[in-house]
Amino acid sequence: MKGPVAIDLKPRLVKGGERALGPGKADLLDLIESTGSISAAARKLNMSYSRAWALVDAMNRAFKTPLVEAAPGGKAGGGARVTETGRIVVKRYRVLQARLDKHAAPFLEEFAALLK
Amino acid sequence: MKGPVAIDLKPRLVKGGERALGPGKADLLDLIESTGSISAAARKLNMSYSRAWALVDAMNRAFKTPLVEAAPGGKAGGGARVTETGRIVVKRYRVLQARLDKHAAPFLEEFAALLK
DNA sequence: AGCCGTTATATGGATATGCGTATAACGGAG
DNA sequence: CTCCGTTATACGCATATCCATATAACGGCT
Repeated sequence: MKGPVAIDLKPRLVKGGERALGPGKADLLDLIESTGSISAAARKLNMSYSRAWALVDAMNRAFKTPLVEAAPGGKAGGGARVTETGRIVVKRYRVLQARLDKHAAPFLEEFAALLK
Repeated sequence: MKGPVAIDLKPRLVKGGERALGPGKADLLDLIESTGSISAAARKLNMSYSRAWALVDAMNRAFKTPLVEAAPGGKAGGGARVTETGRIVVKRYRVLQARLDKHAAPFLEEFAALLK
């Protein structure tokens, strides 16, 4: 009789109280890279463009080198690309996520046995 | 230069969408154990009693065995005690926290070098 | 020049979260 | 039997968060 049990790990990189990187921003970066635009990525995430833009802005302000470069106008109305730094940051964040998940797994089983 | 940088790890045990255990609940359990009451623990955490009680209730509903047993009335007006299961759960949660922190540390340094 | 989809930005409103407050019940102590 | 501090619970309000919407600027295409 136990529902879905999980250990929710959402590692967030924070700099001076500001959230520089987290699971939502990492997903957004992946989709910006594959779609080539902030708005297309936002649509795929069922996220408002204004929120997506705010996340991109927060990342770019937090890091020395911007993770996303965007420009309006042009053949497709504009677009955005993930920089080399952005790709590296996402890749390392995914490794961190995987590593933490791996180490949390045994605890999950342990706790699950105690839950209803 | 760079403000305080950290990787925020708040492992949350979730059961069917409900949050069964997290950093706040763990701290609350510790203080209930040392103070012997929910309200005293809430005061030390600058938390409203109603919130503290809601957290305790959520924990007790999520686990097979209650983590806190409380009763009104009595010499001190009432009180609460952490059960053996509760003590075990907190202890293991602390171990989980420490382990995750340890594995996240190298990533923290790595990311910090890229932040403003 | 006009069209188009995107970037960039501001603003008001819905929704959730947590708090303060109020109230009742409880049971040992004086 | 009254007093006291706590447990247990409900309700309205403040606050934060997020979203939908609106608007302007941009630049390659046709």
